[in-house]
Amino acid sequence: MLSAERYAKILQRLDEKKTVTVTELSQALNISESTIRRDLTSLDKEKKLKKIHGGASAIGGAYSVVDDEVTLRSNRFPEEKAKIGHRAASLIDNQDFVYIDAGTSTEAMIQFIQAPRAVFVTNGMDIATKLVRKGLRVIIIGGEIKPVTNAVVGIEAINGLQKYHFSKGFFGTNGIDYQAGFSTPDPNEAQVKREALIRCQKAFVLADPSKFNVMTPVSFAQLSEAQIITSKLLFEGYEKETKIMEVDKK
Amino acid sequence: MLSAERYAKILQRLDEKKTVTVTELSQALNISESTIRRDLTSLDKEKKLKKIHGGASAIGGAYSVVDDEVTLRSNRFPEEKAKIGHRAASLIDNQDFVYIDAGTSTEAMIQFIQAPRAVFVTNGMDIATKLVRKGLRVIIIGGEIKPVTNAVVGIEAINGLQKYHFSKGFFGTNGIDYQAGFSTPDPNEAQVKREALIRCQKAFVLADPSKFNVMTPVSFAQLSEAQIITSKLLFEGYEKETKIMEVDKK
DNA sequence: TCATTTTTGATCAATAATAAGCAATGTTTG
DNA sequence: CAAACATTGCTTATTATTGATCAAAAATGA
Repeated sequence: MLSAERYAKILQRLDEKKTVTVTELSQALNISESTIRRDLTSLDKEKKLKKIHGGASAIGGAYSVVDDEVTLRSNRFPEEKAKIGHRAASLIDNQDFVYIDAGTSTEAMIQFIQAPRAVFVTNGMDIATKLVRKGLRVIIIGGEIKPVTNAVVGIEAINGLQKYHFSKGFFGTNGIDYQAGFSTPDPNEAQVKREALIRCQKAFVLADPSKFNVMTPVSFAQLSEAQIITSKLLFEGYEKETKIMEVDKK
Repeated sequence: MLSAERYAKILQRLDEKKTVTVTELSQALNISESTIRRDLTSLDKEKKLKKIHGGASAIGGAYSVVDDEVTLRSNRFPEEKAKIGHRAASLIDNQDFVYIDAGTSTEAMIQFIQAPRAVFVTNGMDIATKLVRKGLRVIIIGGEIKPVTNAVVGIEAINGLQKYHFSKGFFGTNGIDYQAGFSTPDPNEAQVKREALIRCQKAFVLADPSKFNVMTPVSFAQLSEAQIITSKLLFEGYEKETKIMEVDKK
């Protein structure tokens, strides 16, 4: 196995798990511990990771700073989000021109994306950064950055979206409700979501079960306008309005 | 088989697989390993790939360990950059509408910015993130993200810039030269720089002393179009062409 | 604290990969 | 057309990488 391959695999593992052990890597890659240690030493020298006794830990930098903020928000139902993200990511293939909405639900998709030739558009700074780090082609929507979420919103973002036509789009939401449809608290964000959503041939909303039967101030789409990807459907009736994928089912 | 043909096939393979072995290429292209090695050596010299023991790895992309360019570059003259950045940041006040070009020189400004009411526009993802974290109002230019530098470049970025008129703009450069003026290696980046620069009432170029008397492929401005902020002016004559601030002076 | 266990880095032999030299073949140029 | 030049593949001496071994260092826990 080429050294670069090993480096990549080590870093990828580290990116997902934040720490790795020498033993674990040695077994996972079928490589002697000596070599793993040498690799870790090299990567440490290149500041790609921090070597610690027994293994290595992911390094700080802008990346982890971003992650701290995100971690706070995304710690609600992380396993749910990962499962939902995995399913959502599996829908993307190399021919797609994909919109990914800012947010932690959609962010959970990224690690699972397996379509190196797809092109991505997003209004999420963190999402854009992660996609780029994965080696994918990424276009960021221009406009003012909303502090807490690092999402690009506002009139410029909306204008910037108008030229695009996405084959698939993935969205987060704060509430799903029979009457209100999909909704979020921030009018600016809602507008951007709507503008992007109507430009998608297929739109998917990623939502953990806590989002159902919740209404927030501004609607950005009706239920029929997007399919829902969730882990487990706890309430009845939604499946009459739109297609729902339950990850836990079956 | 023509060498250019082989180069193309090798690079294509690399683009898809991120790493290739000499053996694999030799078999796939029906070419001796010697020739493959020679090809890899050439392509490595042209920075099209990174030669490693046993094969080659793609530059940039996911977990490539080849992006030392940026890491190394930002570590070059960090004190110089900080001093220059400090001086540059002191020029910004609350009334300003500021453009900050992507790059490590300009990134060094951010920590010193003392104008909470100024509004910032940038094409640098990392710069945007840092500015937001400082609590400032930030607008990101939309467009495709260039992997290694995380800068937004391309036609969309240029279009996105056209509506703005900045009171001040801060730029990085790869070379400063009497004839070539300010220049950088990447044509796309140069275009974006130029488009932004001509929209600034006052434009400043941040440059450590190593940048002087250096010419790189694409010019984005003449010396007279921007003031230079540097730590110590080692060459004479430049002060006739434009205003120069020397941080170390006095 | 000290003894036990785990991890580490250095060393080494085996293996794999490389660069350099060289002859044969193919390609330009006058 | 022939001479000069470049490219290719083969051989070989040199070099780099690997995994195993083991003493030293670090972590663990009583």
